[in-house]
Amino acid sequence: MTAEDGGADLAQAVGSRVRELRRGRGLSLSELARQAGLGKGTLSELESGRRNPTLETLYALSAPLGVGLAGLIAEHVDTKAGISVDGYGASTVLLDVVTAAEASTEIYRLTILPGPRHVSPSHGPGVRERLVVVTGRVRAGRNGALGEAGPGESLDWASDGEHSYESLTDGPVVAILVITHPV
Amino acid sequence: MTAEDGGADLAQAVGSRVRELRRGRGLSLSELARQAGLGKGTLSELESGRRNPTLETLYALSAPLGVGLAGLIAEHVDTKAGISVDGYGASTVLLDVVTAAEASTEIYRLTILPGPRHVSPSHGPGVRERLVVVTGRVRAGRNGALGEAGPGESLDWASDGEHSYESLTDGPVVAILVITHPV
DNA sequence: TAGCATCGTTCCATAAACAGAACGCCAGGA
DNA sequence: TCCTGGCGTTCTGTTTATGGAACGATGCTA
Repeated sequence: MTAEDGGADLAQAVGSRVRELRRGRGLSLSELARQAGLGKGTLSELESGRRNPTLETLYALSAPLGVGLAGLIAEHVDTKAGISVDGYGASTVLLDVVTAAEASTEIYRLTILPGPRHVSPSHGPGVRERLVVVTGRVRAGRNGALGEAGPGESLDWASDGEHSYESLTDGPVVAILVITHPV
Repeated sequence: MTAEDGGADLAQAVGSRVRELRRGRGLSLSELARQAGLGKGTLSELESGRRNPTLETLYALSAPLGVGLAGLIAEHVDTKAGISVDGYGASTVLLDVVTAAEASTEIYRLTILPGPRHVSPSHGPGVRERLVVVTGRVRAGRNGALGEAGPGESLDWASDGEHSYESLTDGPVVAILVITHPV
């Protein structure tokens, strides 16, 4: 079944991530198992992707590895979990929606691969976007009034006109996109 | 709150988070179980905190709920960020974590109720925060260099010193907080 | 060389997470 | 009133994640 395929991939990915973090900390498998209060066998099979760990097991590992629980799984959130808008070279994952009296706001994680710029049509009157760059460098905004931003910086524009996004770096750009629609 | 986080508490927190997301989407328990390919009993006990779900189970839920896996781990309350330490009047929900070579970034939804300002201690060298306001008006930043922002606007500051957040409106302020930690 | 510690893997018995069925509850319709 | 259908919880048998005990491999010391 598809769920099991995805699960197997996921277990593999999380296992690799744990192994990578452990080695990065210079810990042996036995030592990490001891610190986390897990059996060595459990950790061995988890790291090699042959286990489907429980929440409790992951939590036990997060403390000695010095990362948050989300840090153990944060890499795999993208492919199926969210709504991919574009597909080739860019993807968006819906993180949150905030609804208030006067406006509704959607929060996305936007990933842009190097390549041609991505053009988005008008979103209607009153809609605004703000982009906070997490990694990489991006050129984005309304066509004719593009701006650039690097990690930690942000851009904003009214999106009632055609606008675009473009990676300026070799690697992927990750950014947080906040879109506000008036009600 | 929930700083000590026994495993049981964690299951409780994740269960509540799932239930909250499900209700927010207007889904019945049976319907979500069907979409996720899980048994109703599994989901019922998971939501009430009586299960210690596996990674695969959490993953199966993340897609129909439209959030990433990290979005289900709302546990981040808040040992290291310290934002909601006072508990009354402010809360943070972890939306996403992005890990890159040079930095790790966490995305939160921050809600601040009207009242006294919320003070957060230093987060260590190199840590930066950026706040994008969604609703309401906020005064925030490093103490001594506070800024103000309304819907769609943003503020940023280095958080290697005491900083604070304060609602300037009658209603709650909702904002997106992006915290970058160098590695 | 032998002796010993530590490494990561594999095997086993137990506890528990799972799917699905059975259950009681509450609504709306005939 | 009795159905019928959906809801969420509880129960039951099966599957599987777990801790711990083997195991062989490797490295270090005498």
